[in-house]
Amino acid sequence: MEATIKDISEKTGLSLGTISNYLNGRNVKEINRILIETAIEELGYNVNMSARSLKTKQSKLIGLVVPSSELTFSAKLVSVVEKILSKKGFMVMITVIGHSPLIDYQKLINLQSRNADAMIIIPSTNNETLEKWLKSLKSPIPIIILDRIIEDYNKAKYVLVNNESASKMAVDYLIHKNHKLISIIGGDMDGYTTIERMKGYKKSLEENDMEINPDYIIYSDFTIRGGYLACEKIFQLKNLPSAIFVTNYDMTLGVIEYLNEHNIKIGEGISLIGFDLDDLTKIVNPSITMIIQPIKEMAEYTAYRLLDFLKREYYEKTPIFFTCTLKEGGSVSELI
Amino acid sequence: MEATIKDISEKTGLSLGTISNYLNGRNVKEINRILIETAIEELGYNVNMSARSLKTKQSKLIGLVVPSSELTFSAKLVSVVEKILSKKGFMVMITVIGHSPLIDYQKLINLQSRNADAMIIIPSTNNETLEKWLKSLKSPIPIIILDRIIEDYNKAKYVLVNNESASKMAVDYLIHKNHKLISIIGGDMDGYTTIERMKGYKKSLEENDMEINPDYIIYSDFTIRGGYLACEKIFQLKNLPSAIFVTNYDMTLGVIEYLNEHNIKIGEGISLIGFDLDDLTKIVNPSITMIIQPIKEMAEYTAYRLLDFLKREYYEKTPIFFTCTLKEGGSVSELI
DNA sequence: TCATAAAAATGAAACGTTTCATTTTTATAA
DNA sequence: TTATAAAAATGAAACGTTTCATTTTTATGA
Repeated sequence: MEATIKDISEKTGLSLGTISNYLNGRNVKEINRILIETAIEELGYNVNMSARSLKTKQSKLIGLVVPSSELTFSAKLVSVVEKILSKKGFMVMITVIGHSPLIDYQKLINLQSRNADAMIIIPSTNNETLEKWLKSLKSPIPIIILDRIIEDYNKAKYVLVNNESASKMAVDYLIHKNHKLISIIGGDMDGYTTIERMKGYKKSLEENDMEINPDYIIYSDFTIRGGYLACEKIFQLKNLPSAIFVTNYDMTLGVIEYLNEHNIKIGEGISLIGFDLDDLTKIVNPSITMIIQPIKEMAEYTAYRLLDFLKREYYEKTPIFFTCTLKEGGSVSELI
Repeated sequence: MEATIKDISEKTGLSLGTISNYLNGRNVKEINRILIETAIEELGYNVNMSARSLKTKQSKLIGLVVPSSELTFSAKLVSVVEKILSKKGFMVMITVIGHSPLIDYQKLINLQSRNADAMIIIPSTNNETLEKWLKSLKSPIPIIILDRIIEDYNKAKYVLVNNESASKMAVDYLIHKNHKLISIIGGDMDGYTTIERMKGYKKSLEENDMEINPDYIIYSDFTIRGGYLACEKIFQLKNLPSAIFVTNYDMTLGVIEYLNEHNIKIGEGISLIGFDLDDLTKIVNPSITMIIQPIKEMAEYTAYRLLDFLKREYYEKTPIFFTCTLKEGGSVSELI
């Protein structure tokens, strides 16, 4: 049905090798070039990628593994990465993991069996399946892991943010505004990002000679619902905090939802700092003070580095850290 | 490097055909089954998808074409669709179009050259490249087009929402609350969804014997910035409307941003109805009254129908319409 | 014009599967 | 036990490319 190189060969009277040469940008006599091009046009020929991949072992496919939990974060990243990679002829294959170990494993194997040329992975929460798979990988394709370090796995390039100091910055800011009782909401207790962000929280309190009260440290999960429930818990404390620091985007939404629902005025009744994206800082009134991850920059860096790696220019694995910034809104009041 | 079927054949002493039979779920003697399975385990064998695709002309790949403009809408859809399809062993290949005709075309061809088994397309804005490509497609793979009808193209299944009546519902609601001067913000003037939603607006006004004043009909584009600018335009009118109906999610965000920035109280200074997702209805205070598209249901329907089509059970192309609902928030005040 | 070097074209083999017509093995029943 | 039917296994060919050693054509300069 579909035209093949053979059809072109017949139509032009040239050999398969010559057509292939043309297709791969090698030199071909001017007259033959024209011959081939018109044949391609007339036959509506497209390269069969399966055949090409089979032979070259390259797929021009980049696997993009994202966790079900961090979809908002991932979506932003995906769109930037896709734009850059597709310009260079690569396709992006998304796969969402974190629902079931078995299916996760199948998906990863699937990516592998399609000869993905490289991988971008956002592991987010601990995922044993992913880690086992990574470690079992023999073919040394470039892998960039975002947002989190996987212990005793050093065959990938890590792209990270300064979670600890970003978190510390947020708490320092609150303390600077005279908040004495600050609650923090984290994701799952063993998750890399949560651990790091908690460290920053504690460090700030310690440096300011403030007590660390575990009652004010809430663990939940990185979802809107998770934020909502965590906030609910906070409001059951006898001694309410004057400020809440939420360490993820979706959870921040959940907290705002709770506060609105209970008519608690943000920036008056309670101060708030959120995390991740600035999408909503201006949407909510007052705008929410946020720790912003430079997602776009991270995504661009990731995509371009991957392209370098694929050109075999180099493949260095020093982790790189991006810096979060604090974007002031009106959600933190200054106490006296 | 990677183990092949041949290695398994050698290790087990069975023929290629038998291994292939096993791999494809056909019957194999118990003793051989065990032989094969241990060999696969020991060699760490995975099917080479390129080879399989080349032979079978099936890729287990679903192309997902989304417009750069509607990323929020698409992200939701993608995650639902991916979840369902991946459970059945399909992988999803995302491609974002709408940046440049040339690159769009390359991307579509790319999808095709990888033998995508089916396609899900969200065309959104008019995209000549996409339409030309669609019409040139000869191999009759199942295609589901979402959110918009492409004129004189009937080889696809369309999944839509009742844009016109949803829009009418919103305006009816405003009129019911005694709003006399209602502004509407649409996307690009020739876009299917915009046209349909404008129809609903006009129909409502007509039915209620109200004047249709073009000054109150603003066209912009489906982005946050677009919404912001449209809103700015509205506030330059001599006679301000008492309500604004924004016909897309991102634009709704932009409008809220503008209103917050200018300290215009939503639900007091101006009433507002948004469109698409209910993500933010509860985040903003007062919550925004919204026309909600049943995206999850649409996505599920799309994925399951596609699976049916792929099983060749049937491929019927009657368009299906989903119904939007109006979710009341506090952003519309009742006038007296 | 001819010898030589460089450029272009050739074509068979290979990539790792599946397919299918054929052969071999196993199960069934007389 | 044997004839027969059913089940399982076989192996060569094919899918559409690329590769590469070899041959042919073209360009260069004396």
